[in-house]
Amino acid sequence: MHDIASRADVSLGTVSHVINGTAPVRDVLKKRVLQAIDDLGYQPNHLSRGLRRNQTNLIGMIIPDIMNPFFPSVVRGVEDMAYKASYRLLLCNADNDVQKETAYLNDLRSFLPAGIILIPSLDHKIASQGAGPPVVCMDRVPKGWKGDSVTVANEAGGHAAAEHLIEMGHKIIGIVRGPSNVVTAEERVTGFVKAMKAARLSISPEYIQEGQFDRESGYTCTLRLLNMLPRPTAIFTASDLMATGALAAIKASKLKCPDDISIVSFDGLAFTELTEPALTSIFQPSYQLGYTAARLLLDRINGEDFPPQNVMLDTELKIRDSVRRI
Amino acid sequence: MHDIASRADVSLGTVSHVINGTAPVRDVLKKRVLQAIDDLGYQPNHLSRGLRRNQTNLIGMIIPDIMNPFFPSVVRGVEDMAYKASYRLLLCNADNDVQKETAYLNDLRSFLPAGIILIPSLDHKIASQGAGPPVVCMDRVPKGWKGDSVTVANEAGGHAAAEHLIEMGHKIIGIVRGPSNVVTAEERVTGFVKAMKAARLSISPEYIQEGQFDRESGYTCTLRLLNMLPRPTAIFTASDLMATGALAAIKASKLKCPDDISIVSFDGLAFTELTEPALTSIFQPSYQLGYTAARLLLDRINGEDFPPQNVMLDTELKIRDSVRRI
DNA sequence: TTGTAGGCGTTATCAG
DNA sequence: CTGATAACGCCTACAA
Repeated sequence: MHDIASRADVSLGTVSHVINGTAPVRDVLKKRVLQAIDDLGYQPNHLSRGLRRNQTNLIGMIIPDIMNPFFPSVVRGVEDMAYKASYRLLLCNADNDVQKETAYLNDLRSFLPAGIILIPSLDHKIASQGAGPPVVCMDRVPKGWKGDSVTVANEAGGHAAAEHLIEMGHKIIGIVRGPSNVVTAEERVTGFVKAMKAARLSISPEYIQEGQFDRESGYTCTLRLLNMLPRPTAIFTASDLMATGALAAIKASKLKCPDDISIVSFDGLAFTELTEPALTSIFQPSYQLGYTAARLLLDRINGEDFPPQNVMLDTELKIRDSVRRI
Repeated sequence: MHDIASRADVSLGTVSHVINGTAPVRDVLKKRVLQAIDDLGYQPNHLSRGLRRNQTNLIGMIIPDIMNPFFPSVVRGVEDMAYKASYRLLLCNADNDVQKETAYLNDLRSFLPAGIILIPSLDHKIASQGAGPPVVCMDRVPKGWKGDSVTVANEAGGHAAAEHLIEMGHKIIGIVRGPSNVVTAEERVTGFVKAMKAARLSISPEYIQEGQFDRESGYTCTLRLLNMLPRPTAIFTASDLMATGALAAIKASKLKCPDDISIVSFDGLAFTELTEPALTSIFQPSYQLGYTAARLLLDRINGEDFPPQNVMLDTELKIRDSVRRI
């Protein structure tokens, strides 16, 4: 900036004013400054700017693990929205480890980010945010959370899954659910069971097996369900990963999907089109999730003073080939 | 720091010395300072530190698109290595858009990152890095690049793919290759063709169809190959995405894989286990790719003064169910 | 071994 | 409208 000032023969302050539009500057001077900036290929230093302003154009994002196929599109959603508003993304993988997450959270703050987007680990009790940049919680929102958040209508999704199976004539249905300490897992089951109740169908507890959202547990849980008598004609798996385990289990049991047993899954990840059969699944708008969270955060950053808000995004039933009419 | 200094009843400089180990400090004082730091929950400000040191603990990373299933594990590899050395990741999606990429590159620099990891867009001619932080190029390295880089042994991979098919008795083979302006695509074909030559097998040009690495083109290219006379008994697809297109095309043609036609793919992404049949594929060590690039970069950051280095990582043939012995 | 002071590149304040 | 000047928080000579 100093060089620019001398080159344009103005003071440092004027250069700053031109750059930030923080005070009107005579046209001649402005032109000279802009020219000098261009000549010198000047780019403002984010660090000193942040230091002075007490805020950078960084958005910190903490997620469990980018290798989990659910998160890339969430991240991309955030980045796209952030990029539009000239913010950059500082990405952290916390591995569902509360310690790592808190460490990251603290560390992030000393970059003076404009805001933070957090997908909390399963058992994180977040201290309600005190000072510091605004935080938006996403996907799974801890019980005590008082700030902004964006979530998916998990219960409605579970409900829709059940309705679909019921409509297709299924009555004896098994569930491979997610871990009971995870809100989203809980909600999906709740919705599902509600829909069954509404249709006067019952489901006894042993027909609800608890897995870990991963392929492995999907496999074993499904195996257990297949041994029940009467054998369910359909299974609701609470994640796509578990659904792939279910498919494997069905195959291993010399059964066929959907001929012998139908599956409705949850997530709607890209690869569900590629399995055999392609999976009917409750699609979560993952990109939108990130995009929306970022928008909310930006509003907050820009000082909008609405009360803490929870945006809930709808799921969508994607019908493919894993459910058969009975 | 000021607060800490007064609380521990020492000077600002001493606090700094304790924090950075930049000068020996009497044990009593050190203890007092550490105590004060703990009491106040002090965290050094990355911005001011970076400003002063002219370098932050950020590593900038520019990739084409995190939603492309190849990249998440690369990113994770980088983050893991970086995290160990207390560096943080600034992630940018450049969408194979040279403009966006250059913009990001410039913008990144004014965060004073310790280094930059770049997966260049297809047709990027990078200016050889002048001043600024060290840059490591990854995966696809532009022709003129003089700095460090990490790549995959694409040619050897293509070679291995061919050898496998040949060993399984295939003689008439089709190729669905990637775009000819992409180095990696070129190399894979080269390796494949070399292996065929070595086995005294020939492949005429129309048996090599050029796609875009995506599913769509995999489908259409495969369709064309299936109409050739004689019909190939096997196809080498240069990406997993194209392989899924190939599978669809085979199905649409009322043929069966691997019974009527075998497939060897390239990438070895996770979902290739889930297709029907599971894909035999040349696995690229994507996580290692990121991990290695980060290590190389860290060495460079730490001032190691070796000449520009290219690390080439080996691929691995993962045999699954899409190739049949003839 | 400890303390002091200057400066990193910006922005904000305030006086001309 | 323009230009000094004082911070922002930290590091590092250098002096004590």
